[in-house]
Amino acid sequence: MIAEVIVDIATSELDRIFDYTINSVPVKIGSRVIVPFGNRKILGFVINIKEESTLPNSKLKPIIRLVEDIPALTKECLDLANYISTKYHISKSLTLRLFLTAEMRKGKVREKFHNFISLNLDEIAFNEVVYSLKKNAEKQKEVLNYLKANGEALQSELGEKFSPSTVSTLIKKGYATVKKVRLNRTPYKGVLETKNKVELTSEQKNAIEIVKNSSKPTLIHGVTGSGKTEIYLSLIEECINDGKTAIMLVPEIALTPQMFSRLRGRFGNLCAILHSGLSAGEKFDEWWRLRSGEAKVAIGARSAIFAPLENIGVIIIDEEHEQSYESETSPRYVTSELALFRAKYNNAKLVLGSATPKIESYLSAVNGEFSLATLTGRVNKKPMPEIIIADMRNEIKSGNVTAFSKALKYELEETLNSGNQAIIFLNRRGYSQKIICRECGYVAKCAYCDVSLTYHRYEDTLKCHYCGATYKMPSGCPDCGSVNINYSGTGTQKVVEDLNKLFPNAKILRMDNDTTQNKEGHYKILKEFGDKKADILVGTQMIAKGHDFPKVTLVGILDGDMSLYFSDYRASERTFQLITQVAGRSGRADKKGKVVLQTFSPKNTVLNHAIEYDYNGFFNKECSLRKASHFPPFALILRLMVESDNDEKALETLKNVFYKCKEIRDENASEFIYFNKMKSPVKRINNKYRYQVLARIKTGNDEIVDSFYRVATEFDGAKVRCYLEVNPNSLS
DNA sequence: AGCACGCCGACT
DNA sequence: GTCGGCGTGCTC
Repeated sequence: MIAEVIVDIATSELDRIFDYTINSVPVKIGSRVIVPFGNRKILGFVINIKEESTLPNSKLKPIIRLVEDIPALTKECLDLANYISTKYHISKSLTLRLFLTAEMRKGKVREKFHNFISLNLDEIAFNEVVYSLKKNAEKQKEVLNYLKANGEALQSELGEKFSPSTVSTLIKKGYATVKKVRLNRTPYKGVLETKNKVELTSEQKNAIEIVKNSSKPTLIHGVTGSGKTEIYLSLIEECINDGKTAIMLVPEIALTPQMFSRLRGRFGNLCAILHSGLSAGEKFDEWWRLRSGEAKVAIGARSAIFAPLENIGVIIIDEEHEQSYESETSPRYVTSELALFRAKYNNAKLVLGSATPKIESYLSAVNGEFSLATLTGRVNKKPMPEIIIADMRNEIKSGNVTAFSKALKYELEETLNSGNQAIIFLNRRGYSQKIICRECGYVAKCAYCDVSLTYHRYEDTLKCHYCGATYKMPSGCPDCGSVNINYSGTGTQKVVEDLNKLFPNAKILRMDNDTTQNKEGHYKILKEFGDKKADILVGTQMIAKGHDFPKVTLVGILDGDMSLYFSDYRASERTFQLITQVAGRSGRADKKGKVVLQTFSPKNTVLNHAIEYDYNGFFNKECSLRKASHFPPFALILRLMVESDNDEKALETLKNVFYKCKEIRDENASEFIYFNKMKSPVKRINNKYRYQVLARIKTGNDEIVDSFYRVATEFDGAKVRCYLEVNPNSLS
């Protein structure tokens, strides 16, 4: 028999099938195997087994051994890998890697075992042995008596009580036996299991019925606090009762413990958590618990879509509008597309949930490609918080140049006086966004990227938010020596500083990328704030998501229109989502919430739709705009990137790439809305010069997309990187 | 990706 | 004379 093997090396030249003879190794489809390759031994995946090879037998080598007895990959995994590989033009080995934990690939993690020791002697033999033991073997007798009294004991405990060598002597003599028991390393042992099975509202019940009766994916559009999670839990519960499994995706690692505690409260050890924050051992064990069928619910960030589950009943994507569901580095994939594949494969339900669905998703619902369930009421029957607009133009006119409007200051005072908490949102970390010399106009820039540096006061450094490089803050302008430096663009650090001056008695916490570097950073800050150890939480994006703080009655949005002016067709959508999300943090429990939205454009329609919580109004407006201007979902953006640390080589490749793309364009001229080559908006990141071919084409032209992918693959090399992005989230 | 084979420069 | 530079080619 012959096994078709994909070798675990990610190069395009090796992205093909290699045949091996099987001999006596019990290989199955999906098995991981060690194979001879050239003069080394490497990992491979068996993707098929056949009778004969087209190659002469003399060319074939035998498989050396299996990595594990149970095939790590199921048939579905192989099919999905194949789908990803053809759809996104990614090498087979890279797609197969997605299904395993990184540590499994290196072969470093193993199962962890506990050794249980028990007596291997019956009553008579026991007495004989004890009698025959020499006088000086007192310890051995003690251990034997202990085992007789206690049945069995952990080897490690026994070794501590007596001595490890005594125990091993007894094992060697055959008086005691070792039983290996698989130990599961369980992550988040400390996370509380919240048990809360509540009576569902009629809207929730209705949503569940829609999901169950639909053969299409279902979009659940429910305002914040409408109880979407409870719907997810009910759907998962029904799956488990039917003997099926479930995948639950959440946008960010920071959210996983919260959702996980609710799942575990409901389903106990039947759920397993998958995410990069776990230790290698924990990841390995959780993975195998899913693979072996011991666990039936997988929860995690986007990569949990690769969970090794069989017989899936439901796949849930919570906060489906989140960007984090699209991977921004290779291998690039769209999670919902993979979810749809798995849902079809398993005949499972696919559920997308959001308070502010993606335009694409809602359009699918309107078109009838998705079913739609709408939740308009909040579970606690409370109205949505009132949003007050603060016109920052008037503030400046009246001489207020601080980052806080009069209205926000007033509301903050009220909140603090009544013993409640406030959240201040600003989507910009650091102290000031830019430092400019007032004398000569010098702007501090990163040595490796074409961007200006952000000043961080606490560390007194300049940081590059693209590559992470840090620089010492110069004492004067490096160009002219002037100490007259202008700090422009307020960041979270400066906000905290200003708030400290305004409210000296308030305890203020900051949460952004800088304060959450270590693994539990998010959790710690959120817990501290949740336990009311602080009065104000200042933060970026990450405070906007899913956290429930009952004592928060005020949310301040400092720069409500900042993201509106990004040259990105999704700017309006992002702004609407962000405002709705941040506003939802206010007044969750029995308290009425308020939101102060500061802006320089109070008449902007996006902001006004957000204030009215009018998703449909926003959707209709945005849809007609995108249709008229030919942007997704009514068009497709193709961005072919060319990157190299060598500027000339990058430019040369760009020319060749452009020439090839132009051929495609000329053959399909009527399908193109836009086509050009240019420098990328950020010309250099991490010392890589960046160029791009940018195209916008009509939808439904998969062949053109494929041709662009082929051009990218053709020119992609070690010195000059070349890759395609379809509808990229960021155009920097 | 790795590793071998292979063909030209500066060294004990 | 040899050690070693990294260019090209192959891996079932």
